Amino acid sequence: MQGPRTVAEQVANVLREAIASGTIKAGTSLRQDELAEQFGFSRMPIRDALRQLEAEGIVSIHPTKGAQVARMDGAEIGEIYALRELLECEALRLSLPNLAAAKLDEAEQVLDQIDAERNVGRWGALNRAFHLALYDACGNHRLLGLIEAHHNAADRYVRILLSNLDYRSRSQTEHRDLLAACREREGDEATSILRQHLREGSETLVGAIREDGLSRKS
Amino acid sequence: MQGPRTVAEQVANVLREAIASGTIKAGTSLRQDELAEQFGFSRMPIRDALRQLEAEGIVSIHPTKGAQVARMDGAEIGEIYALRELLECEALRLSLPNLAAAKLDEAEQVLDQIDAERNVGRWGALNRAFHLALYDACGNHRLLGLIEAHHNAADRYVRILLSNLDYRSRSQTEHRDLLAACREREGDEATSILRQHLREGSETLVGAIREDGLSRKS
DNA sequence: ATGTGGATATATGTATGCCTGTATACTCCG
DNA sequence: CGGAGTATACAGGCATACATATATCCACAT
Repeated sequence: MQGPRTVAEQVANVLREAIASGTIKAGTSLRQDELAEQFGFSRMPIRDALRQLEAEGIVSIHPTKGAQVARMDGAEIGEIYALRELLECEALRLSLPNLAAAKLDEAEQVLDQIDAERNVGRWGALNRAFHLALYDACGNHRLLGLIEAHHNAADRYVRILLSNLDYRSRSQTEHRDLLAACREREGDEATSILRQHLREGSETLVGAIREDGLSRKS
Repeated sequence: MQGPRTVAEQVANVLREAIASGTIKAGTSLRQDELAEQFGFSRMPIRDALRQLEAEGIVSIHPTKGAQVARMDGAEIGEIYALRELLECEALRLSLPNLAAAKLDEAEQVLDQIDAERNVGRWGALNRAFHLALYDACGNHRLLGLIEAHHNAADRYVRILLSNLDYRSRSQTEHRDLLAACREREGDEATSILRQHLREGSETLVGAIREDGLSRKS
C-alpha cells in the first residue's frame, strides 16, 4: 500500500487523528500560520488539508474567522447516528448474502483485538474496521465511503462512550451477537441487532454530551 | 442571500454548472494553468475549487495527473441511484408528517415551471428544487446535504434522460402523483411512488449510457 | 527493428509575500 | 458614563515564484 504521496494528505491524516483522539479539542481555532510552523511546512498544504477536513465535516471554516474543529451538539450527533443507522443497515443487508466467511473471521479477529487493546485511542479505528468488514460485500463503493466518512466525523465523540466501561462491554456483547447472526446469515436478525446497537450508542452519547456540557454555544 | 464571497467558490460554481450542462464533457482534463488563464485568476483559487468539486464527487484528482471530470459508468450511476433511493425515501418519510402545506404549494409551482421551461439546462435545478422541497421538513440537515450532493454528482447524466421526451412526460406524471400522495399524507404510497420514480430513472439512464457508449474505459 | 534507458518538457505540489476584510480596542463626543 | 466611530492589528485569500515527479520522446544498443 502506498502511503500519502502529498504533504497535504499527511497533514490531513495527522490532524484527523489528533482531532479524533481528542488531542485537539472541539472548538479549537486552527490557525494556518500556527499549524504551518508546527508541521514545518508552508500554509498551502495546511490549507489543502483543512479544506479536505472541512469536506469530511470534521472542521468548519468560517470566512475570515478561520477553521475550527467542528463542535457538535446533541442534535448533530443524533443526525449522524440516524444516518449511520440508515446507511449501515442497508449496507449490511446488501452485503450479508455475498459476504465471504473469511471476512467474518477477519471481523472476529478485530473483536478480539478490541478486547485486548488497552489504548483507547485505537478503539475507534478497530470499531470502524469491524463494522466495515461486515459491509465489505455490499457492492456499493459510495455507500461504504459515506459510512466511513460518518465514522470519521463522529470518532472523537464515540470515545466519550469508552469512559463508560459498562457501555464498552455491552457494545462488545452486541458486536458478538451481530457477528453470530451474520454467520447464520440471519439478515433480518443481524440488521435488527445493528439498529439497536446504534440506537444505544446514540442515546448514550447524546446523554453524555448533554450532561458533560460538551456543547457550549459558540 | 449573499453570493459566493470567495473567488474559489465562484469558480467552483461556474465549473459545476459547466460540467452539469455538458459544456465540459466527461473525462476532460482540467489543467490548473489553463483554467487560471481562462478565469483570469491565479492557480490557487482554481486549486481550491477543484478540491471542492472533488469532495462533491464531480471531478477526480490523481496526484501529478491532474483533475479530470469524473467519468461515470453504468455501475457508478446505479450506485448513486441506489443511494438516492435510500436517502430520499427516508427523507420523505421523515418530512411528510411535518411538511407545511405551503411547501407543497411551492413544490407544485416548481412542477409548473418545469412544464413551462424550454431550456433543458435549467431542468436539473428545478428537478432538484422539487425533490428538496418535499424533504424540507425531514429535520436532518446532513441528510439533505447528502441528497443535494448526489443530485449534483449525477446532474449532467440526468440530462441524458431529457433527450427522451417520453421519459420527461412520464417523469412529470410521477412527480404529480407523488405530490398528490403527499397532499393526502399517504406516507407509504408517496414513498412507493418515489422509489418507483427513481428506479425508472436509474434503468433508463443506465440503458442510455450503455448504448450511447458514454462510458469509455479510461 | 525493437526495446530500453535517459533526458526534457509539462503540470502539479509547495513556498513566500502582499493585500484585503473583519474584529477589536481605544478615543472622542453626546 | 455610555455609545459610536475610527484606527490598528491579525488572519486568511490570492498572486507569484520555485521544486519535483511523471510522462513522453528520442537515441542508442542489442
